[in-house]
Amino acid sequence: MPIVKTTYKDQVVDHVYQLLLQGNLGPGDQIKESLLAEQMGISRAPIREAMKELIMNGLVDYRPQVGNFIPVLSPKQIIDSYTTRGILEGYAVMETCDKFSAEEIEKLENLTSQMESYAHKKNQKMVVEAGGEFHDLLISKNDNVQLLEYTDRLSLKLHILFFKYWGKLYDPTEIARRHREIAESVKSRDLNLIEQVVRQHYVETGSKIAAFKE
Amino acid sequence: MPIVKTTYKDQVVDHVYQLLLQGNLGPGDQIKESLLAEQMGISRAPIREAMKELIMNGLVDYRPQVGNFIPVLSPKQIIDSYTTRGILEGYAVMETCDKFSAEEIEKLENLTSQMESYAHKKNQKMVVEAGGEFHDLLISKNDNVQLLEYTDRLSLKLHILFFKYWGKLYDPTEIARRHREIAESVKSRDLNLIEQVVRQHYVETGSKIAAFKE
DNA sequence: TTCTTGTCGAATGTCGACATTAGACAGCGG
DNA sequence: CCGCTGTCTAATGTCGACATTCGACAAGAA
Repeated sequence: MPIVKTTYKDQVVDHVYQLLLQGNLGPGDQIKESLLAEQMGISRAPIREAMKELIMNGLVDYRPQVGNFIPVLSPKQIIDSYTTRGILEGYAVMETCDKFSAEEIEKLENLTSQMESYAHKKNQKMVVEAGGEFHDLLISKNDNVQLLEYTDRLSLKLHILFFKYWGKLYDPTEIARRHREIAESVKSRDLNLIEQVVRQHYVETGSKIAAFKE
Repeated sequence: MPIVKTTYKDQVVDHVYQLLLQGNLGPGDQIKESLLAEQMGISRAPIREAMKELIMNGLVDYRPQVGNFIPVLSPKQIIDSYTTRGILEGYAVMETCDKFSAEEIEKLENLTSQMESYAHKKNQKMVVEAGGEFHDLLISKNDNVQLLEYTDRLSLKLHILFFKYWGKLYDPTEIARRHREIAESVKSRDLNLIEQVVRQHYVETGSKIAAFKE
């Protein structure tokens, strides 16, 4: 039984994640330190520590002397974020494409089929899970710590802020096409193609989500 | 006369930057909150706020329950950071290359000549200044806020951590060649070439600095 | 010797109170 | 009616003290 040490700060971070995922906290809302501290039965100090971590991950906007707010992203900012993720992950996959075995590429194709199948059944939870596995396998070969730091942050930020929109953009045909394109590009070992396809994937995803917010 | 508002936190951040640039604080050193607070005549609270900002920018490593340390980057980590900067800036320049006027490209070429000239005279300060202007002009056309957030952070981090090594890697011939390559790639409007050249520039810079640290 | 264990110092983690400031709003004057 | 100004409130900014924990080192046992 692992002994888990958890500081108040980490509990606060998790708590805010939950509030965001459950929709009890949304874009534009202010996180009031005193209120949150009272609700959690702790002082403001660990709240402030947690805010900094959330700011770091892009999940909170900080306005000096005013407060901490859940960011309201404009359509352009949404597209910018997804585009940047595409730039980083496109490179990550391209650089390591020759490290993928035939079995792993087959695994990517299987996951794509799974996603398509789950999307048909409107099983959003499983689509997300398979998609996550697809994504994790794709960048698992890269060991550029700086690159991974940024992709992890972006991944978390986009996941938590736009989780609720995913159900609306799961057209089974398109989701299958886009992921199959990525898997095939890796199979081809065509460096330029890989970067182009991964980038395009994220630009399209970002555009779709941005369209819902207008 | 502009009224500048400055909180203690910002003063602490600036103070730490100065310590780093002056060499009074170096890799592996611990920043002790109490000591720094006493030296600056303030309490630990704003110090802690400042630490979070420095951590965000990669200038401080945080170890829970232990302390804040100036990071000790391995050669691989140095190369990773520069590589990532190349990925982001290469894309930024590539995407906006058709926004550069003939005059601006000429400006890039002039700055390259200036850098070469200053490097010959061993005027490091002016080399850095011209290099900064070159760099700023290069990415000034891009307006992807997420991309710029990351390039700014990386730029700041690498500047402050490796400032002291720059004097050692200013071979006038090479510095001129690399920057001229970038300027010419922009002139050519060849998208693939631009990304490749910018990436290569940063990989080479990172490798050189990493070599000094071994 | 080498490993374990206990103690201790110093650093961060947390607390509650006070200081300061941004933003709202009412009242005044044009 | 419109804009300015002063006041008020609620939030963050800062403080000093106490609680907790990591890491080092010395003492003891195998």
